[in-house]
Amino acid sequence: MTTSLPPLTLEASGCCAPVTAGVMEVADAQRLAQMFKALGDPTRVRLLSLIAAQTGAEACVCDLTEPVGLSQPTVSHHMRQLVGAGLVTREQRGKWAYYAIVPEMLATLSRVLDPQPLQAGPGSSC
Amino acid sequence: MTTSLPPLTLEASGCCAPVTAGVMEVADAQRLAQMFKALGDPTRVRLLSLIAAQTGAEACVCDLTEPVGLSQPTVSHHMRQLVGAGLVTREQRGKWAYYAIVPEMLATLSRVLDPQPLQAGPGSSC
DNA sequence: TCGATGTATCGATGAATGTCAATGTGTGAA
DNA sequence: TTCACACATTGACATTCATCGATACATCGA
Repeated sequence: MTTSLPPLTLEASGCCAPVTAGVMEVADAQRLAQMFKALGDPTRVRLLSLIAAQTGAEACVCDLTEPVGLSQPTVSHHMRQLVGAGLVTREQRGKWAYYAIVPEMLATLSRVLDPQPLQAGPGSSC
Repeated sequence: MTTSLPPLTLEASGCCAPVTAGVMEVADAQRLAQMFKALGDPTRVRLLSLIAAQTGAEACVCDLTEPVGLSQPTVSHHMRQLVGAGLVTREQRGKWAYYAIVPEMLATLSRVLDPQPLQAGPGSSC
Protein backbone atom coordinates (compact mmCIF):
# COMPACT_ATOMS: atom_id res chain seq x y z
CA MET A 1 0.00 0.00 0.00
CA THR A 2 1.43 3.37 -0.93
CA THR A 3 0.61 4.92 2.40
CA SER A 4 3.63 7.17 2.37
CA LEU A 5 2.93 8.84 -0.93
CA PRO A 6 2.97 12.58 -0.45
CA PRO A 7 -0.52 13.97 -0.78
CA LEU A 8 -0.99 15.45 -4.19
CA THR A 9 -1.33 19.17 -4.12
CA LEU A 10 -1.87 21.61 -6.91
CA GLU A 11 1.76 22.57 -6.93
CA ALA A 12 2.87 18.98 -6.86
CA SER A 13 0.62 18.26 -9.79
CA GLY A 14 1.82 21.29 -11.66
CA CYS A 15 2.08 19.36 -14.86
CA CYS A 16 0.05 21.37 -17.29
CA ALA A 17 1.33 20.16 -20.61
CA PRO A 18 -1.53 18.34 -22.34
CA VAL A 19 -1.04 14.66 -22.88
CA THR A 20 -0.99 15.33 -26.58
CA ALA A 21 1.66 18.03 -26.35
CA GLY A 22 4.62 15.70 -26.68
CA VAL A 23 6.66 13.20 -24.76
CA MET A 24 5.86 13.43 -21.09
CA GLU A 25 8.26 13.07 -18.20
CA VAL A 26 8.00 9.87 -16.24
CA ALA A 27 7.30 11.73 -13.00
CA ASP A 28 4.50 13.74 -14.58
CA ALA A 29 2.98 10.60 -16.01
CA GLN A 30 3.06 9.01 -12.59
CA ARG A 31 1.33 11.94 -10.92
CA LEU A 32 -1.30 12.11 -13.62
CA ALA A 33 -1.88 8.37 -13.53
CA GLN A 34 -2.34 8.47 -9.78
CA MET A 35 -5.10 11.03 -10.15
CA PHE A 36 -6.73 9.24 -13.05
CA LYS A 37 -6.58 6.00 -11.12
CA ALA A 38 -8.59 7.67 -8.40
CA LEU A 39 -11.20 8.39 -11.06
CA GLY A 40 -10.96 4.87 -12.42
CA ASP A 41 -13.60 3.39 -10.18
CA PRO A 42 -17.31 3.87 -10.82
CA THR A 43 -18.03 4.24 -7.14
CA ARG A 44 -15.58 7.10 -6.80
CA VAL A 45 -16.95 8.86 -9.87
CA ARG A 46 -20.39 8.66 -8.36
CA LEU A 47 -19.10 9.86 -5.02
CA LEU A 48 -17.71 12.95 -6.68
CA SER A 49 -21.00 13.69 -8.40
CA LEU A 50 -22.89 13.04 -5.17
CA ILE A 51 -20.74 15.52 -3.29
CA ALA A 52 -21.17 18.09 -6.03
CA ALA A 53 -24.92 17.60 -5.96
CA GLN A 54 -25.14 18.16 -2.23
CA THR A 55 -26.22 21.56 -1.04
CA GLY A 56 -23.07 23.45 -0.20
CA ALA A 57 -21.09 21.12 -2.45
CA GLU A 58 -19.91 19.17 0.56
CA ALA A 59 -21.00 15.90 2.11
CA CYS A 60 -20.27 13.66 5.04
CA VAL A 61 -19.88 9.92 4.80
CA CYS A 62 -23.35 9.43 6.21
CA ASP A 63 -24.74 11.25 3.17
CA LEU A 64 -22.92 8.96 0.78
CA THR A 65 -23.21 5.39 2.02
CA GLU A 66 -26.87 4.93 1.20
CA PRO A 67 -26.75 6.39 -2.36
CA VAL A 68 -23.81 4.24 -3.41
CA GLY A 69 -25.11 1.18 -1.60
CA LEU A 70 -21.83 0.24 0.04
CA SER A 71 -20.73 -0.18 3.60
CA GLN A 72 -19.45 2.75 5.64
CA PRO A 73 -15.85 1.43 5.79
CA THR A 74 -15.82 0.99 2.04
CA VAL A 75 -17.06 4.51 1.42
CA SER A 76 -14.48 5.81 3.88
CA HIS A 77 -11.82 3.91 1.98
CA HIS A 78 -12.86 5.46 -1.33
CA MET A 79 -12.93 8.93 0.15
CA ARG A 80 -9.43 8.39 1.41
CA GLN A 81 -8.36 7.58 -2.13
CA LEU A 82 -9.96 10.73 -3.46
CA VAL A 83 -8.36 12.86 -0.76
CA GLY A 84 -5.01 11.23 -1.40
CA ALA A 85 -5.30 12.09 -5.07
CA GLY A 86 -6.03 15.70 -4.18
CA LEU A 87 -9.42 15.67 -5.84
CA VAL A 88 -11.28 16.16 -2.58
CA THR A 89 -10.63 17.87 0.73
CA ARG A 90 -11.61 16.65 4.17
CA GLU A 91 -12.67 18.87 7.02
CA GLN A 92 -13.67 17.60 10.42
CA ARG A 93 -16.50 19.55 12.01
CA GLY A 94 -17.68 18.04 15.22
CA LYS A 95 -18.56 14.42 14.74
CA TRP A 96 -18.83 14.77 11.02
CA ALA A 97 -16.18 14.75 8.33
CA TYR A 98 -17.11 16.97 5.44
CA TYR A 99 -15.71 16.26 2.03
CA ALA A 100 -15.59 18.84 -0.71
CA ILE A 101 -14.41 18.75 -4.30
CA VAL A 102 -11.26 20.64 -5.32
CA PRO A 103 -12.35 22.30 -8.56
CA GLU A 104 -8.84 23.46 -9.42
CA MET A 105 -7.64 19.89 -9.52
CA LEU A 106 -10.42 18.83 -11.84
CA ALA A 107 -9.63 21.84 -13.99
CA THR A 108 -5.99 20.81 -14.14
CA LEU A 109 -6.92 17.33 -15.31
CA SER A 110 -9.37 18.81 -17.77
CA ARG A 111 -6.63 20.93 -19.31
CA VAL A 112 -4.27 17.99 -19.48
CA LEU A 113 -6.79 16.03 -21.48
CA ASP A 114 -7.84 18.86 -23.75
CA PRO A 115 -6.32 17.97 -27.13
CA GLN A 116 -6.53 21.55 -28.37
CA PRO A 117 -5.24 23.76 -25.62
CA LEU A 118 -6.57 27.26 -25.93
CA GLN A 119 -3.93 29.77 -26.92
CA ALA A 120 -1.96 30.17 -23.72
CA GLY A 121 0.44 33.00 -23.26
CA PRO A 122 4.04 31.85 -23.71
CA GLY A 123 5.66 30.80 -20.49
CA SER A 124 2.33 30.38 -18.80
CA SER A 125 3.27 28.18 -15.88
CA CYS A 126 -0.10 26.53 -15.47
CA MET B 1 -11.99 -9.11 -16.94
CA THR B 2 -14.99 -7.34 -18.42
CA THR B 3 -14.43 -8.84 -21.81
CA SER B 4 -18.01 -8.52 -22.87
CA LEU B 5 -18.25 -4.80 -22.33
CA PRO B 6 -19.16 -3.14 -25.59
CA PRO B 7 -16.24 -1.21 -26.99
CA LEU B 8 -16.52 2.40 -25.99
CA THR B 9 -17.44 4.68 -28.84
CA LEU B 10 -18.16 8.35 -28.85
CA GLU B 11 -21.88 7.72 -28.96
CA ALA B 12 -21.70 5.14 -26.22
CA SER B 13 -19.80 7.56 -24.06
CA GLY B 14 -22.22 10.34 -24.78
CA CYS B 15 -22.25 11.35 -21.18
CA CYS B 16 -21.52 15.03 -21.32
CA ALA B 17 -22.72 16.16 -17.96
CA PRO B 18 -19.71 17.26 -15.95
CA VAL B 19 -18.93 15.25 -12.87
CA THR B 20 -19.79 18.29 -10.81
CA ALA B 21 -23.16 18.83 -12.48
CA GLY B 22 -25.13 16.62 -10.14
CA VAL B 23 -25.83 13.00 -9.35
CA MET B 24 -24.59 10.79 -12.14
CA GLU B 25 -26.25 7.68 -13.47
CA VAL B 26 -24.58 4.43 -12.55
CA ALA B 27 -24.08 3.49 -16.19
CA ASP B 28 -22.44 6.82 -16.98
CA ALA B 29 -20.16 6.47 -13.99
CA GLN B 30 -19.14 3.02 -15.19
CA ARG B 31 -18.30 4.22 -18.68
CA LEU B 32 -16.34 7.17 -17.36
CA ALA B 33 -14.50 5.05 -14.83
CA GLN B 34 -13.53 2.59 -17.54
CA MET B 35 -11.92 5.37 -19.54
CA PHE B 36 -10.23 6.93 -16.52
CA LYS B 37 -8.96 3.53 -15.50
CA ALA B 38 -7.25 3.29 -18.86
CA LEU B 39 -5.50 6.53 -17.98
CA GLY B 40 -4.71 5.29 -14.49
CA ASP B 41 -1.39 3.72 -15.36
CA PRO B 42 1.77 5.76 -15.86
CA THR B 43 2.87 3.61 -18.75
CA ARG B 44 -0.35 4.23 -20.64
CA VAL B 45 -0.17 7.97 -20.02
CA ARG B 46 3.31 7.97 -21.46
CA LEU B 47 2.22 5.84 -24.39
CA LEU B 48 -0.41 8.42 -25.24
CA SER B 49 2.10 11.24 -25.15
CA LEU B 50 4.57 9.19 -27.16
CA ILE B 51 2.00 8.58 -29.88
CA ALA B 52 1.08 12.26 -29.93
CA ALA B 53 4.73 13.22 -30.23
CA GLN B 54 5.29 10.94 -33.20
CA THR B 55 5.27 12.51 -36.62
CA GLY B 56 1.81 11.97 -38.03
CA ALA B 57 0.46 11.47 -34.52
CA GLU B 58 0.54 7.73 -34.98
CA ALA B 59 2.93 5.03 -33.89
CA CYS B 60 3.50 1.33 -34.15
CA VAL B 61 4.42 -0.91 -31.25
CA CYS B 62 8.01 -0.99 -32.39
CA ASP B 63 8.21 2.76 -31.86
CA LEU B 64 6.95 2.46 -28.29
CA THR B 65 8.66 -0.49 -26.62
CA GLU B 66 12.07 1.09 -26.32
CA PRO B 67 10.92 4.47 -24.93
CA VAL B 68 8.80 2.92 -22.20
CA GLY B 69 11.33 0.22 -21.45
CA LEU B 70 8.88 -2.67 -21.36
CA SER B 71 8.55 -5.87 -23.33
CA GLN B 72 6.65 -5.98 -26.58
CA PRO B 73 3.81 -8.12 -25.17
CA THR B 74 3.36 -5.71 -22.31
CA VAL B 75 3.17 -2.71 -24.60
CA SER B 76 0.73 -4.61 -26.78
CA HIS B 77 -1.35 -5.30 -23.70
CA HIS B 78 -1.44 -1.64 -22.73
CA MET B 79 -2.37 -0.59 -26.24
CA ARG B 80 -5.22 -3.03 -26.14
CA GLN B 81 -6.47 -1.35 -22.98
CA LEU B 82 -6.31 2.06 -24.61
CA VAL B 83 -8.11 0.85 -27.70
CA GLY B 84 -10.75 -0.83 -25.57
CA ALA B 85 -11.33 2.43 -23.74
CA GLY B 86 -11.79 4.21 -27.05
CA LEU B 87 -8.90 6.55 -26.45
CA VAL B 88 -6.86 5.16 -29.31
CA THR B 89 -7.55 3.58 -32.68
CA ARG B 90 -5.69 0.72 -34.30
CA GLU B 91 -5.07 0.37 -38.00
CA GLN B 92 -3.19 -2.48 -39.57
CA ARG B 93 -1.01 -1.47 -42.51
CA GLY B 94 1.10 -4.27 -43.81
CA LYS B 95 3.10 -5.81 -41.04
CA TRP B 96 2.66 -2.83 -38.78
CA ALA B 97 -0.18 -1.82 -36.53
CA TYR B 98 -0.52 1.92 -36.31
CA TYR B 99 -2.08 3.44 -33.23
CA ALA B 100 -3.53 6.94 -33.20
CA ILE B 101 -5.14 9.04 -30.50
CA VAL B 102 -8.86 9.82 -30.66
CA PRO B 103 -8.92 13.52 -29.82
CA GLU B 104 -12.70 13.61 -29.52
CA MET B 105 -12.59 11.12 -26.69
CA LEU B 106 -10.01 13.12 -24.80
CA ALA B 107 -12.13 16.21 -25.37
CA THR B 108 -15.14 14.42 -23.94
CA LEU B 109 -13.25 13.49 -20.80
CA SER B 110 -11.89 17.00 -20.59
CA ARG B 111 -15.40 18.42 -20.65
CA VAL B 112 -16.59 15.96 -18.04
CA LEU B 113 -13.88 17.09 -15.68
CA ASP B 114 -14.27 20.79 -16.33
CA PRO B 115 -15.90 22.15 -13.17
CA GLN B 116 -17.18 25.25 -14.92
CA PRO B 117 -18.76 24.12 -18.15
CA LEU B 118 -18.88 26.86 -20.71
CA GLN B 119 -22.35 28.23 -21.28
CA ALA B 120 -23.97 25.47 -23.29
CA GLY B 121 -27.23 25.98 -25.03
CA PRO B 122 -30.09 24.38 -23.12
CA GLY B 123 -30.79 20.87 -24.22
CA SER B 124 -27.42 20.53 -25.84
CA SER B 125 -27.13 16.80 -26.24
CA CYS B 126 -23.38 16.78 -26.45
C1' DT C 1 -18.39 9.82 33.47
C1' DC C 2 -21.00 7.26 30.35
C1' DG C 3 -23.41 6.07 26.34
C1' DA C 4 -24.57 7.14 21.57
C1' DT C 5 -23.07 8.39 17.13
C1' DG C 6 -20.04 9.34 13.07
C1' DT C 7 -15.59 7.79 11.00
C1' DA C 8 -11.35 5.56 10.57
C1' DT C 9 -8.53 1.51 10.81
C1' DC C 10 -7.51 -3.49 10.79
C1' DG C 11 -7.53 -8.11 8.95
C1' DA C 12 -9.17 -11.12 5.62
C1' DT C 13 -10.60 -12.53 1.05
C1' DG C 14 -11.68 -12.88 -3.75
C1' DA C 15 -10.87 -10.43 -7.99
C1' DA C 16 -8.34 -7.59 -11.05
C1' DT C 17 -3.88 -5.87 -12.78
C1' DG C 18 0.97 -5.45 -14.66
C1' DT C 19 4.61 -8.00 -16.22
C1' DC C 20 7.26 -11.44 -18.66
C1' DA C 21 8.71 -15.72 -21.43
C1' DA C 22 6.92 -18.70 -24.67
C1' DT C 23 4.18 -19.34 -28.45
C1' DG C 24 0.77 -18.28 -32.10
C1' DT C 25 -0.76 -15.44 -36.20
C1' DG C 26 -0.43 -12.79 -40.18
C1' DT C 27 2.28 -10.21 -43.64
C1' DG C 28 5.78 -9.46 -47.05
C1' DA C 29 10.08 -10.78 -49.29
C1' DA C 30 13.21 -14.20 -51.28
C1' DT D 1 7.07 -22.40 -50.18
C1' DT D 2 9.98 -20.80 -46.82
C1' DC D 3 11.86 -17.43 -43.97
C1' DA D 4 11.99 -13.18 -41.32
C1' DC D 5 9.54 -9.77 -39.07
C1' DA D 6 5.74 -7.22 -36.41
C1' DC D 7 2.43 -8.03 -33.39
C1' DA D 8 -1.08 -10.66 -30.55
C1' DT D 9 -2.27 -14.23 -27.37
C1' DT D 10 -1.50 -17.51 -23.66
C1' DG D 11 -0.09 -18.99 -19.15
C1' DA D 12 1.99 -17.93 -14.99
C1' DC D 13 3.20 -15.06 -11.20
C1' DA D 14 3.37 -11.35 -7.78
C1' DT D 15 1.09 -7.25 -6.60
C1' DT D 16 -2.68 -4.28 -6.00
C1' DC D 17 -7.51 -3.44 -5.23
C1' DA D 18 -12.48 -3.41 -3.68
C1' DT D 19 -15.13 -5.04 -0.24
C1' DC D 20 -16.77 -6.42 4.24
C1' DG D 21 -17.17 -7.42 9.42
C1' DA D 22 -15.12 -6.30 13.56
C1' DT D 23 -13.12 -2.98 16.19
C1' DA D 24 -10.86 1.34 17.58
C1' DC D 25 -11.09 6.34 17.88
C1' DA D 26 -13.28 10.83 18.51
C1' DT D 27 -16.95 13.89 19.58
C1' DC D 28 -21.09 15.32 21.66
C1' DG D 29 -24.94 15.20 24.92
C1' DA D 30 -26.94 13.59 29.22
